[in-house]
Amino acid sequence: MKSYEKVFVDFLKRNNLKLTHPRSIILQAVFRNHDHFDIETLYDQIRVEHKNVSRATIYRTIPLLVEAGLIKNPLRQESKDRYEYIYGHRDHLHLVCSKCSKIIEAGSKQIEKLLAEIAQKHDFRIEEYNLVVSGICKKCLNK
Amino acid sequence: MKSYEKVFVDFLKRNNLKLTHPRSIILQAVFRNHDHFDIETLYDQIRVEHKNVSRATIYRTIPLLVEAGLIKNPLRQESKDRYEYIYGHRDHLHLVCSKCSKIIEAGSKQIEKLLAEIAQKHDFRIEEYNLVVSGICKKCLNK
DNA sequence: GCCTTTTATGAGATTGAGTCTCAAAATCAA
DNA sequence: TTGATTTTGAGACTCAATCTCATAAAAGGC
Repeated sequence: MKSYEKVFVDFLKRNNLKLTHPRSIILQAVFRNHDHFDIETLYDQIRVEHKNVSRATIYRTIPLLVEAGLIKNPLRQESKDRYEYIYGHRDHLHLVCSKCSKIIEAGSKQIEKLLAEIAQKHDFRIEEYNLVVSGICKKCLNK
Repeated sequence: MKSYEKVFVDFLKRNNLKLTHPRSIILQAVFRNHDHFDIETLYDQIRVEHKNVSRATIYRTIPLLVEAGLIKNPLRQESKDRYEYIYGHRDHLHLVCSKCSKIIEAGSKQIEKLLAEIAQKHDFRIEEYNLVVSGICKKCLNK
């Protein structure tokens, strides 16, 4: 069993939820998308091999994966929520190109440190952060 | 004429757009919300005094205000886009309480500086940034 | 294995924020 | 005032996301 599977199974057990076939299929599909994905695309991917998994179940399972700490919802593009695989990844920020929609990921310990300081100033306990910077990427700048 | 009105009027002229009654009404309503607002709430506020301004016109005018640099769309809460008045305000980051939905604003020149450095490293030209930090606010921590 | 209770599922209906359509109305330069 | 052009209101429409509910699958006890 892969380690992300263990995380999910443990999460389910802890919450008295059942490990069902659709949930396994969805978990595998999500982890085939190692970068960002939206649910409609995920739905289409799953449908290729598993015509009997419903849209409702996918939408019901995604919040479980978020709660289990395996994925998170970092941003919204083209009227769709976009998720990303975070298990084993450090938090990072996204540079989103407003021309070509490309997403560049960049980590920064310095940012984290700064945020921690700011939060402390406001007696705020950080749970997670989404740093989204919009602009123009190198490629589009050169066009 | 208030300075934000001048900004909008100039913007319209520059783009060969007309200053219409509905656009004025919407501008005034937006600037009565000095903090964050969503469009449905704005719609209700406008409707109290101006029953003939349509939802479509509000949705059509908001992007103009964004383009004019008067407001921006900093985050999404409860499946709704939330906007804020930025004319005359510095960029800042948002601390959003995941319990009570309260939004604390915090400025940070240091963050801006860091982002500029990171962007340069990736040959990325920043147009704008939204720094959203989720967590628990002071009040909710003490409950 | 086989019940039995509980939880999860699929299919399709529903919601609701946001967009689009188009005939009618308002704007503004001449 | 006129008339080309843009904008508007009302409601239809879109589509991601949620809900409903009868049926099905899971897991623990026998």
